[in-house]
Amino acid sequence: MEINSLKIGAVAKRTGVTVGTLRYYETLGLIQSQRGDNGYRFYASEMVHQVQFIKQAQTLGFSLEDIGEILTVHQRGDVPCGFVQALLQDKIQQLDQQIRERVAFKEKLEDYRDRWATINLQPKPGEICPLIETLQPGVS
Amino acid sequence: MEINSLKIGAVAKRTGVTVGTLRYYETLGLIQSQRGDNGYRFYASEMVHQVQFIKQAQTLGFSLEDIGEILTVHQRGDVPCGFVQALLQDKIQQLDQQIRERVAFKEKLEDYRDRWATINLQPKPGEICPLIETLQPGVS
DNA sequence: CTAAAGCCTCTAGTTAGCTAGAGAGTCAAG
DNA sequence: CTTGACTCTCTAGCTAACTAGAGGCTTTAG
Repeated sequence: MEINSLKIGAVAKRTGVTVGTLRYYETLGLIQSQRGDNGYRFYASEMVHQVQFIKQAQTLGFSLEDIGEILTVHQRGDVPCGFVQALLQDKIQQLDQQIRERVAFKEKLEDYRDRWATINLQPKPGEICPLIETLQPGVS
Repeated sequence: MEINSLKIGAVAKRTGVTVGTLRYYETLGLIQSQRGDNGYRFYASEMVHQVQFIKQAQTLGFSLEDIGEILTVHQRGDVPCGFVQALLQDKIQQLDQQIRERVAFKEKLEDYRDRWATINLQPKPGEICPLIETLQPGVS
């Protein structure tokens, strides 16, 4: 076994991910391995760093697909930092959008909750729960 | 064909959902049907209302599982409004939690974005993108 | 009478990031 | 020399709410 040549379990231990996850990352093209005569995967020690990079990038909300693109840029020999900054800005905007949607939705629900406090809870014949049935259709 | 007896396509047209969705709702127990000699589903006309109820409840963010429980209460002969109010309160709290998490996360990302504006973008040997690699591990 | 439309069941695919298990080969320690 | 740890591939399952398609009946309109 050459120096700088780790089996999958060793990489798993050093990075804190499972061997299953490493194999999964390989199917996505996020990491690469050599194969020995026995079919075992062997990893250059830089792969430990690359897996740590992946985990770190995930904490920023990047998807594995995003991360794959970052690594592709890197493996082309380019510096992916500008791309990373653009991705981050996208994430921030998506988050902002989600926050605004959820705040508006929460206000709507609170409005219903408060209005329902005054509604008669006895369903008319054929009704299931008038709280829901008295909503105007299409209000979303 | 009896009065008040609709085929699945008629229910679909009246409610705006697809026949596939109606069959799916049936597998979940959200709606019920009788079968004719030919195997066709036949629906009482109240089922149109029940499907509209389901759609309306979905606009409040209720899952089909939630809605199934509401309908179960109703079919027991009870008034589900108290249960609906409790569910709504749950949804509001979940939303509030999600909003707070996302706001905090967004602030973290904005903080990174702003700090990155001052970082040298040239990776050292072995680095992929120092923006990500200089994050403290474990900061989430 | 025929063709189109409607209905049936069953299976599988969609998103994202894994996880679990079967069944089998390989390697290291005692 | 055996046993247990490690590795391999392949398949399937997880969440949620559907959607699409195959293959095959039944009904309806003209």
